[in-house]
Amino acid sequence: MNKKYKLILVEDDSSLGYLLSEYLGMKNFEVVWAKTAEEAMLKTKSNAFDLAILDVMLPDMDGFELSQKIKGINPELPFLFLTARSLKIDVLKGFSMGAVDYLKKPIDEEELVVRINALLSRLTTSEEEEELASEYEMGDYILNMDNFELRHKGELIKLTGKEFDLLALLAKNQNQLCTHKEILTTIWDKNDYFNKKSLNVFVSHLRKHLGKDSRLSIVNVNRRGFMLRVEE
Amino acid sequence: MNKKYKLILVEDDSSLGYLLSEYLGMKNFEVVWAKTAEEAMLKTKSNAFDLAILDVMLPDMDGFELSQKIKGINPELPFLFLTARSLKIDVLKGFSMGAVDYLKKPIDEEELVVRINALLSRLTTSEEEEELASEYEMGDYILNMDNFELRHKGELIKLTGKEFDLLALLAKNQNQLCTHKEILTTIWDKNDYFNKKSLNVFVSHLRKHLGKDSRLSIVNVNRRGFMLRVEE
DNA sequence: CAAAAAGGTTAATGAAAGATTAATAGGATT
DNA sequence: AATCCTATTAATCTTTCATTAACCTTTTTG
Repeated sequence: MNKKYKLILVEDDSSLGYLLSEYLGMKNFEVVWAKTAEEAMLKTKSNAFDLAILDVMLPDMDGFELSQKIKGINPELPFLFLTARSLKIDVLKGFSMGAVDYLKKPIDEEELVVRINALLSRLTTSEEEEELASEYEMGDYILNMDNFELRHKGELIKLTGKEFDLLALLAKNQNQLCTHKEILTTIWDKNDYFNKKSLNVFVSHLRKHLGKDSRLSIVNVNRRGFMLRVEE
Repeated sequence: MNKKYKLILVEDDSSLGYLLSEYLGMKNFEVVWAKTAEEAMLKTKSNAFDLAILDVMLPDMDGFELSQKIKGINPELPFLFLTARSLKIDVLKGFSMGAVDYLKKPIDEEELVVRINALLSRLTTSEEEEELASEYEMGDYILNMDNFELRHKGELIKLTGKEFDLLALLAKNQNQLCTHKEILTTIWDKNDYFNKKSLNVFVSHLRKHLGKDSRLSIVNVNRRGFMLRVEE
């Protein structure tokens, strides 16, 4: 489920304003429609918008000027221009004022939506820095993906590159079968007889390394693959 | 003083490619021009780009497909499309693949530059937020980022520029692996065989400099990278 | 139950990667 | 122009580790 973004649309033309706000509403945006710059500023003061969409031609104020007023009210609020004036000088001016985009009318609604989504997803994902599991715990062992270390009760156990890769794959799928094919294609890139032989060697090495905790075992499922079993 | 951004331009048309790369070069960008998708992928592997500019029509591969390949090589690298095909379906497809923009030919160079600047200023300010400590303490050593000094129990140890850069990177990530790629692209800007050889020399120098505290060590993780380990 | 196939373990090997020291070259400074 | 400083390249030596091989044990199959 995605976050619902809140937009302010500043557009004096009634039919275009209505059309766009309806369309954006349908596309899961929360849209506030302002018909004048005055109105836009008031609403910006009292709402937490994620993006402002500004028409350049407004009855009471130039859109560029409005963008600066809005910046004064909420400097974090990104804005883009929507305009019939596609003069090159205007495009340059728009960006120089800090716009995140500049779209020429006639607007294609679908394109507008994908551009808005592209903008907002970039703006917000960089903030939300997702954390991907950097450690796997298996019995008394801890496999650290940041520094490629395996530790047993704090004691470092040296692993080679391939040993690590294999153990990481098994740990990621602990108590679940990893087929030969899956293992060989992800770690060796190639699924053939010789690499399968090599895999056996590495399984053997890992078993030695994991021997300090009897609850752990790498079990073979005949003709299918291997599984890291963690008991209890 | 602004950072010089590094771009890769993928464009098979010689005259347009030449024109754009010259123009962007004039505008203080470092531009690498690839004429084929193949070339683009190779260069992406060995360079730390800030943005990729992709033509949609390439001799050896579809630009959309190329964007996904590039994403596989460097998921952080933002890309935009440049195209003569302004079919609406293509615009939508471009954004759905993760593009940050989609520009229709004929390209106005000035507009391209302001769009690139708008994009990069937004993208990089959010990333580079990492708090920069002004000092890193490692065992008996103190690395001072303000005056570029390394001291051991007060005694100054002279470091060259590159030695300092490398140690700073390792210190920032102490007890965490720094991959070859990460090191080479941040300090050398380019990830190739010769720079990797150079890296070895610097690691060797740093080891000497850090030899006064046995709790510190720069460990190599075979085929992956280096890590500054600080014990207990 | 016997033969064949698959899996397990240990050791040998050779190519690739890493470490170290020295030589070289280019820029800056005096 | 001479000297110093530094990054890169070269040369050489050492270590690492994936693969291969050899041989043994277990499982499957007919």
